[in-house]
Amino acid sequence: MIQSPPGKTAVNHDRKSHIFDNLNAAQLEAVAASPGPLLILAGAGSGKTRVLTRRIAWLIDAQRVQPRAILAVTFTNKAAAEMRGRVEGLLNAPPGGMWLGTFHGLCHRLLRLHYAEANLPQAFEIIDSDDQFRLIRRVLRELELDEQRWAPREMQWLINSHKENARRPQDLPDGDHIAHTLRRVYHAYETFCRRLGLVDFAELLLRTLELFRNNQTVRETWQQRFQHVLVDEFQDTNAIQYQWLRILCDAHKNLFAVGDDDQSIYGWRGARVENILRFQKNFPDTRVIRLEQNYRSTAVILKAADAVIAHNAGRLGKKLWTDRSSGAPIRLYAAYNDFDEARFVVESIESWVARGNRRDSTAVLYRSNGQSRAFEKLLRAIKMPYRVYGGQRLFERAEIKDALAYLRLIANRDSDPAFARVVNLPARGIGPRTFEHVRERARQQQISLWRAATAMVDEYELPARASNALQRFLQLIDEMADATADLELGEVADHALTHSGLLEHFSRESSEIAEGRLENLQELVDEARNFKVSFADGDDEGAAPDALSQFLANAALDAGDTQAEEWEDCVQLMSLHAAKGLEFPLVFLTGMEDGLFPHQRSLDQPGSLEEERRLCYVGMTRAMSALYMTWAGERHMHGQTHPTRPSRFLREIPPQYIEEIRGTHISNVSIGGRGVSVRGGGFGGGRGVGVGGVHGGGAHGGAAIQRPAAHQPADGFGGLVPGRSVRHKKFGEGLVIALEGQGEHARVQVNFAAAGVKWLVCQYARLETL
DNA sequence: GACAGTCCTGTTTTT
DNA sequence: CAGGACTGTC
Repeated sequence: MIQSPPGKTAVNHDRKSHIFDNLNAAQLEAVAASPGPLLILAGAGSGKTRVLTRRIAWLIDAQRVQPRAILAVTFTNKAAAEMRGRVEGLLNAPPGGMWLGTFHGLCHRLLRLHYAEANLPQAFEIIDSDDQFRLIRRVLRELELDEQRWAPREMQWLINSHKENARRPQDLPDGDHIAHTLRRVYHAYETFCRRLGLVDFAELLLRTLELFRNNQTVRETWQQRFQHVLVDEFQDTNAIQYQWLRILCDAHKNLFAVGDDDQSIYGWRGARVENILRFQKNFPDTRVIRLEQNYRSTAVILKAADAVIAHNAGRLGKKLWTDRSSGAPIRLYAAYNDFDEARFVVESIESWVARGNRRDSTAVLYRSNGQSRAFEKLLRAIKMPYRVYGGQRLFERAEIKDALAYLRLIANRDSDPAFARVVNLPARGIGPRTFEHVRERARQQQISLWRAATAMVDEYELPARASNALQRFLQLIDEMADATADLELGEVADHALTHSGLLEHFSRESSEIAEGRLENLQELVDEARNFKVSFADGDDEGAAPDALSQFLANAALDAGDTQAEEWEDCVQLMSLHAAKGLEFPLVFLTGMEDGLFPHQRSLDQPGSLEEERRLCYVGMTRAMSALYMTWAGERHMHGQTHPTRPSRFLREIPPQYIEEIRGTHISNVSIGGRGVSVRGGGFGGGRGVGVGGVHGGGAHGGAAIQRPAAHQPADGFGGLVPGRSVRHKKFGEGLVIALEGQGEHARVQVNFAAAGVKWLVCQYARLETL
């Protein structure tokens, strides 16, 4: 890295021009706006991250603001890392002292510094949603509530939403039985957390907010320190996060908020788009700057997306525009079923790649993660490398959490969740009975499981065998702590893995799954080895936690990105939520069906349809040059095949932007056997919409969506359809991929489990349908 | 304590 | 259908 040389004036001049390079008028205005409340309404693809990072660089370099006076907040660790990298690039040096992170990460840091003022034990521990779920389940059991009636998941969700709105149990109405019970559960859960020194995600935020509210000294310290506060994805802030920002900026009002009301897609977890409107009320004289030039998509894509989002009421309103050319129309494919949809998508990707494009320039997007399976299956079949985003992350995997539990006990013996998790893993003769005794004692004396167990062993309260087993466990942890006291983090993890017996436990079974687990555990050791302590002594007032504690907190707060060979050129598969902030030359928006997208549950809840529409908008605006949208006439879900209807969002796209793609292989398919009920029935009762075309039977002309004909004379296929399982005398079992020709020329493409993909002439193939 | 069988439930997801 | 949670048996 280049150190900043003396003679700053000249350098600053250079850098300044660097900071202003390639900015349009609105971006420039935002970057160099005078201090005060600023609301940047940044449409999709309008260079929002660029503005944010340049603003920080401008403050530091041109305005001579001390980095330590800057606080920048993002929503994900990934976004934080990216922003840090880009700011460093602009400044040619890391901005020492600047705080940049997620709301949760920053609150965690504040609570570590002010644990006493926040009424927390010094060794307080962050629990993730899985730990929280287990804890709530335990609370329900202790309260002797029926888990059928009071579903732990539901309770967890309710408690979290109350916390997200800054409501403590005592703030809840104590009305009917249901309200009363929830209050009791919430209260008991809080008691548990307090006693055990546990802090869940929502608590990190709420506790910090309360700390600011109740403690003038702490509040003023940070208000004075952070003279400039910047927030990314402002539309995704919840009630607490907004209050928190308001307090921090109360004196100077230097809040730089960047957001897009049209891209608010996290309302279901407490985000409040209204914060954008509230902002202008709460901060009088807010300067609003709109970034409306889109640098990402073709004009057609942009106009189509704009037409969809225009159906939402109560928008702030933006006019996104581009100087790019129209580009290709949006391609719409009405698939016969979900298998055919996947076939179409995969074949389209194949030919895109065959034309010399990179695989990672294309993304397949879907509403829910389960939809990825059909695509994965086909991609695997043709050996096209792909990568699925989302799903379980490293630190959420069971075996990783087991290993982490040992580390947590080393760091803090009083961690009940960790104790409960591994006291008998691997099995060491401490069964449910013994464990219940320990738990009972802990409950009675209001002490941790560790202390209860120690006391019981000391007082010979248990049968000899159980007592010995328990003592061995306690000893094991103590020994591990002793042995690792002076080791590097990676070696601590390694030691814990070996000496806990976990490694042996998982190597005993020899399946693919077990192998994967061992790999994951190895990866945990690597993570520990590479872990960089993020805040150290002297950084701020107060002592920094040791490396192990920081690593554990990090494991909870940053679940670890889906690890995969990122260097490989892969087709990208992800949910629409996961796609936010990304862009791809070629995008497939799949499963465009009412009931799936928009999701059924959003159709039942008022208001949530608009969020689905924003999700659609987010999806469409990911595409740079080509956008395909697909839907399937029938879809396999929960073990059944359902007829479906095209998504209402498709009808909201003006037909002139759409080009319908007719099935190339399947236009002559006869649908034998059970037949396909294309019309009527299905989700939510058939009202209004003819399935023949999303635009009401093609009234607009041009863009009618034809379904594959439902009734055809004998054509030589004998009832074969894509997706059907067949058996061949020689090749064995396989799946029909495609059909072409007719009569005696009818040919069928089959993917055989053993023999691979083959074209066969139906007349001779003698396929047996299964 | 391991394993097989049953029941049940199926959004989105970060922290 | 399929995966997870849970129950019951040896």
